[in-house]
Amino acid sequence: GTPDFSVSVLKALLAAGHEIVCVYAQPPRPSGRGMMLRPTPVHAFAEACGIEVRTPVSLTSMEEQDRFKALNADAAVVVAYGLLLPKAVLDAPKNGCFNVHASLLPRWRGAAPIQRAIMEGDTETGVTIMRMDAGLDTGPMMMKVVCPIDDATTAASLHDSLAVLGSKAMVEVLAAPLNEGKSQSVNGAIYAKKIDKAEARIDFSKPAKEVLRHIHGLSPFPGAWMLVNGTRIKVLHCERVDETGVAGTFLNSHLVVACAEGAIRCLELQREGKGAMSAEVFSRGFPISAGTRVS
RNA sequence: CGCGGGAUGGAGCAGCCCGGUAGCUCGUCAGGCUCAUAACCUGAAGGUCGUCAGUUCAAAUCUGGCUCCCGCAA
Repeated sequence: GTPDFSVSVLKALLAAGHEIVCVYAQPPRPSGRGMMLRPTPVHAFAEACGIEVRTPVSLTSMEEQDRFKALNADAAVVVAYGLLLPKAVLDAPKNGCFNVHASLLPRWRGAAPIQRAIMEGDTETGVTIMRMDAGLDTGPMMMKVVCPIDDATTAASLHDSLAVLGSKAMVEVLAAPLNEGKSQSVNGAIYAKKIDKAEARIDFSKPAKEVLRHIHGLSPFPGAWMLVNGTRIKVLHCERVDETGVAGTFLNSHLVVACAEGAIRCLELQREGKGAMSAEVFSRGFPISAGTRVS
């Protein structure tokens, strides 16, 4: 795997006493400020643990596939790797390849299951461990764990919860790796599209409950934002309040913004070029008076 | 060398263009008040203005290097 979620699973596997022969991750790419080459989270963690790390650009070449087979692994665990695995790779480990996916499959297959579940107003989601097949998140399911979503759930908090649940579940599944699993139903299969930057702007002409989901689903990355007095402001956390007014207008000096139905109060926000801060602290340095409009 | 913003008492900011007394909103502490509780009044403590060098009679302010933080873009 590649991101933080994968690190959590890797830690759990180590703690459970599994021998990790090798870790595959996305190659370091120029990223962040200054376009510096940075290793991915799993890469960095695995290296620190003294585990061999491989970062092939693709697994489609025969050489890479032979190198993988040569590991002679009992099982492969794939967590948010970001590369499609060719059949030859899937078939290489004795007991197969297992994947943790952050949704209750077949709902939210694909790239952004955590964000989409919140943004669409699901009241629960979870993690699914499946045996991998050639499709995208279509393999037979070994285990599912449910996790509730409420008005305070953000992508960040849900990510952390699911990482814990997913890690435990994966360890459990690996204890009985010969289980075939249960095939996914065709009904209810939907895909979680990647988050597009253009989606991040807050649309206050929507009902408050939808605005809240939008904000929490994108928190903290990429961050839902609005433009106030020419300054771009990300809203990372908010709550619904029972007030009404012209959509997109600040109703008072306490960061309450009217939506189509109801209003939301911003609780944690981040101004461009600044760090994230609580509403109270934010207001001290960037007061917004009642009647101000979001542009 | 992808573009850009920033570092100022404990927190958030202004001051910088146009060098010359350290300012604002809070917090803290002491006292007052009790009407309005994201209360009010009075007083106090607390800052080598990120760091190193340069220019200057004089640098938070101008110039260059460095460290750290953040927004965009990928």
